[in-house]
Amino acid sequence: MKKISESTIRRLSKYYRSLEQLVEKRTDTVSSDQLAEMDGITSAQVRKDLSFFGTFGKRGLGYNTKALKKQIGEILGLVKEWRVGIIGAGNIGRALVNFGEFKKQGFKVTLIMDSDPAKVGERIQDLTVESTDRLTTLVKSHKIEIAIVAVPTHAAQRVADDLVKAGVRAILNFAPISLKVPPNVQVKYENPAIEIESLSYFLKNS
Amino acid sequence: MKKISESTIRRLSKYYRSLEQLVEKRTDTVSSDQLAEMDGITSAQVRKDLSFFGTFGKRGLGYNTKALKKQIGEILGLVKEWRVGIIGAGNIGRALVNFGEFKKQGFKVTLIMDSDPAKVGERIQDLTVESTDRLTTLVKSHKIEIAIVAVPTHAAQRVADDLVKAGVRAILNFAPISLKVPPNVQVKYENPAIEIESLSYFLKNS
DNA sequence: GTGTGTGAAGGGTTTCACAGCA
DNA sequence: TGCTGTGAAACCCTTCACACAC
Repeated sequence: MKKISESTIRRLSKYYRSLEQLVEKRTDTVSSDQLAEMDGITSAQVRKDLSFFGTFGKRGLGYNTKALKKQIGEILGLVKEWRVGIIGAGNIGRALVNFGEFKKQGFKVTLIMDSDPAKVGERIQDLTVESTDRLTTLVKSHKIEIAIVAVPTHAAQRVADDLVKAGVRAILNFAPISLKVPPNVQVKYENPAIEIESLSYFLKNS
Repeated sequence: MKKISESTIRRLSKYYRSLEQLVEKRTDTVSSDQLAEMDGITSAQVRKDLSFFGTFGKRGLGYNTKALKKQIGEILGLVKEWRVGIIGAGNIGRALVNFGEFKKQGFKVTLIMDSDPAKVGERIQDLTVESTDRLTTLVKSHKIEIAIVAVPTHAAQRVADDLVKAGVRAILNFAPISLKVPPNVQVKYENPAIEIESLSYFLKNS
């Protein structure tokens, strides 16, 4: 398989969400122009992105919304249910247990852990907060495939190491620090501070 | 001023955080190599990014951590206190009111609003949830400079329109939809679903 | 010797523009 | 006619490699 760029994958996620909206609105067909408009990019970009994976459209017509949504879902691997574990039961961890966008796409949170004894045992939705002392065991027994790191900066690398030891190969990290992991493990970052600082840069320079 | 790329700005944010750690550890000097290692990139990239804004290092020596942190802070506009308003008092909105990374860098949340009458009047930290009916008035009177949109998808564009009307020129959007705003308004996106889907793509293709 | 600052080269992504099919 | 699919061109960003300053 050809090497697909990170940005193409991220845009596919956006197309997927736009198509979801169109399907809900009972729109059967969409052109690359409309899709581009919805996502704030160019139509050539949309067509090029899709062309890496096949030919999904009809010339002169556009794309069938339902069919394209399904195809992109398959490309992104949204057809199976992924087992997700959250480490850190603070504000962010809690908010994510109940995050609608995860549920809707089949990301199922089955485990939440914290190192604070005061939090262990607490209930969040239908989950009970477990102690991180048992991280390796529980991550394995729950067959966690994607782990979300939502712990303070100083603890993040240690948690990541433990997750790797437990066999996790995909990590979504909310701690503001770059994680060192083996090359076969993938890490993605989510850090509102970076985004807000780039807004601050923009405001300052205009 | 030269056109600086988005990715350079995002990396400056990361350098800033790494320098913060070094300063806390009482490390006086850092090389582009070390900084690169901390952030998982190359040293040439670090030097090139910094070179757009001036010459901050000493050849043969490296950079003074405190001085460089201060300079990057100035570049990013982190020297003043920014007034931030949050629209949407759900899980995400609540989590952000008390987000340490924002506070530490001088992003001060002074307003939180929701359209749900049941939530209006509730207290979150030292703030009271206000009704979005009064959005324009309150955003203006609070002199909000950066707005955070944390409302459901269907309401996001309407909220954005109101924010623009109220004079806001920087928006951090957590709703999974692309916002249409005039060219003088900057929008940044934060969407964990996109990151987790790119992890899902990675797991599926390996 | 060490590590920065930077033109030049290289690589990758986006945009252009048009042939081709519905 | 309308809109896709796609090579080629344009553009942008990253990496190289080395002169130069400490």
